Amino acid sequence: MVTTTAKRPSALAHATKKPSFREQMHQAREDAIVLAVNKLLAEKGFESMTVDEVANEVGIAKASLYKHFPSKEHLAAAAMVRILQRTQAFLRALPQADSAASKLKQVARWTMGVHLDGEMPLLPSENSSLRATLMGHSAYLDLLTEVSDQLGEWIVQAQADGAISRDIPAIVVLYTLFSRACDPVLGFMKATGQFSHDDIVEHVLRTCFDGLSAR
Amino acid sequence: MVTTTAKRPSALAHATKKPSFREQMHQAREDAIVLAVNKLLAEKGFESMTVDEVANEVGIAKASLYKHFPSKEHLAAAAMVRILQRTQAFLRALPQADSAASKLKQVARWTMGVHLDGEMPLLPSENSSLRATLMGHSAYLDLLTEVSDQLGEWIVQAQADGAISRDIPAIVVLYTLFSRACDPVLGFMKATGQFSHDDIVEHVLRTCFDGLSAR
DNA sequence: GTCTATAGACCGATAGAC
DNA sequence: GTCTATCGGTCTATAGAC
Repeated sequence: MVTTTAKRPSALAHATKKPSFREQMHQAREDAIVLAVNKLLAEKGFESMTVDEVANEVGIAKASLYKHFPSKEHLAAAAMVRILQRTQAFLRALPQADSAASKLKQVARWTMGVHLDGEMPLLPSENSSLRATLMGHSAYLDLLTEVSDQLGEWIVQAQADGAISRDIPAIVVLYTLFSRACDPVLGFMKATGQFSHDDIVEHVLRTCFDGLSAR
Repeated sequence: MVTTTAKRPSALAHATKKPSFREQMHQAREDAIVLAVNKLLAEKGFESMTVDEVANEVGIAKASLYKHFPSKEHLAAAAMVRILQRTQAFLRALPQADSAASKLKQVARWTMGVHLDGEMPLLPSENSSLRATLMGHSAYLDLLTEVSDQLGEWIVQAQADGAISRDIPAIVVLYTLFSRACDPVLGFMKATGQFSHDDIVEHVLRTCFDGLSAR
């Protein structure tokens, strides 16, 4: 039944020739997998997540996972790629006219929201087996570089504008923004039940940009 | 053999009767175990740490570990208690005369240093099996409460002094300080090799208290 | 000689992989 | 659905302290 290829020629003759029914299914399942991995990665981290859980969550057999991804590490890497793609899409959608500092704040606000929605895969601990895979995963590295470059550009601009402190090396600002996306403070505040998501985001955002000290 | 009680009456009639040669050994080994657990917890996290590794690191048999602690979770809990004890000792050693805000900064500086020295056990991810054990471990909970209360006191004082922003709920300041002790920024900066430990600590401390924005 | 603590083999469960 | 490795946890023979 793989022979039913040119079923619907499709008016749009894109470079991606035929979405091919089969490939569409394949792609849809792969998306479901990555989505499930992302969710589990966000709520329990890489080490605690089991491949069985992923299969269960998606509702497919464990063996099927290995038709899509060769290892647990690659599953996680796909989720990391996904969040970077979402981030990149967000960066590109930001109004060109906004100041660099404003863009940085919007990014921070967005990543915190993603975290609070349980969709932010947490960083693997320093020497996890995941790190090695990630470091050899070019799609991941390329995206990370692109996102970092874009943010770095805005950071330098914001420092030139006098909005971000010039005393802090740009790389430190960048790392700080990345780290805030995974800040455990968000989880702590959520756990108290005293704060709305918006409250949490605004408090952490303020703390991040203006500090704890009174001004 | 319990009858050989008054062997060495010992001039000092402490509540802790006899340090007992054997007990001293026991205690020394237990310290070595907790130290090893602390180190492994700091570098790989709870899930990645194996009990065999701990035994190896200490240089004793795995079964011996279970003479001291009933489970892997309790091993980790002991390490958490240890870091809280060290923290408490640090808090108590701070000059009474220092301002509340100054004390808070010193605490933050100290915890970051501990982290950079690879001695800060990282927080277990949200729903680790460790969490359950910790929540039933009164020594841990009591210490955590005492440390939090002391810090909370200083935070309120610092806000009254106008040194810490009154716009931030004290609990948020507390959580922020705890989170900075585990901030991945520290590891990122260390990994670049561009910064000395002191540079890292001062940059992150500044970012934490004064924020990213220019003043 | 008695008793404790140790070392190292061992077990059952489970995870990743196919 | 199966295979294998590994992990947390246990068991037992033994070495050493008293």
